[in-house]
Amino acid sequence: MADYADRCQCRIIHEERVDGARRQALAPSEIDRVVDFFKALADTTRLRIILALEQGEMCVCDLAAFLAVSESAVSHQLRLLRQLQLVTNRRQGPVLYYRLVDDHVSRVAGLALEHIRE
Amino acid sequence: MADYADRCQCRIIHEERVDGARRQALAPSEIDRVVDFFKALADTTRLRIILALEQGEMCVCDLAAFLAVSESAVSHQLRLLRQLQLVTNRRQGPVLYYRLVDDHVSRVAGLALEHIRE
DNA sequence: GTTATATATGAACATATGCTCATATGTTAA
DNA sequence: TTAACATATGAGCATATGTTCATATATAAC
Repeated sequence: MADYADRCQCRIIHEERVDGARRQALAPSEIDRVVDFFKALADTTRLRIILALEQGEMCVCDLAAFLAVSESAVSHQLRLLRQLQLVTNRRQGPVLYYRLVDDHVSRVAGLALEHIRE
Repeated sequence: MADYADRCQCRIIHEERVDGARRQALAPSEIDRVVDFFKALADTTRLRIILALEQGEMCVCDLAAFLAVSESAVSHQLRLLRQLQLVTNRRQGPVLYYRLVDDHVSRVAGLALEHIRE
């Protein structure tokens, strides 16, 4: 006889755990922002852009050559990363040099790499 | 006159940067695994599951109640998280209690939260 | 002005993804 | 064995996402 008989009709087996999770839960708006942050990293093209920019700034053309994808595709992804404040750019003539805004993304990527390598 | 005239016909403006990025680049298989890791966190349901499990183990039924989604949806997402070795479970009678495998995910989520809050 | 370069952007399209629903599996009680 | 409970899983469907293509914008050279 197991001790799972304290379930209620709505099938919540451990109400105190559910309540605890609810109390500790982040606000929906924060959840959304964290999800968007991870979405930015959850794509091969964007992750490679971010890892490449850890070495220093690069222009769209450089990134397209490195990634072996079209400049249009790179530009679309850079816009997304810009909107999420992960990268920024500076203009030098017609060329836009992109760089990481800070090292948060790098640190997160480093932890992730550590995880998958262990 | 700007100094961006060193481009070649294949439109690689800074070949040394592209080569540098290539040398530092991770293996494609590692990129894929890191992307999959971030994909796991890049969904509201899964992220909330992970954050909830930081408080302690919960069964499918608990999680469904907390998340206010169907148990089937939770089960599908837990399978994905299991396959990525982010969560594991123990059986007690018919009930499966899920928990985080280690604290890597929590640390990554913590950093992400720090980032979006700054 | 015109032309070329570098990048941005909108629309369209194909694929990926997350949910639902139905059904299957595994465990326990009667 | 039969029934009930807890969870898992496959198929189908609607939405999300990433790329391509065409076009627009911005800067510089002429």
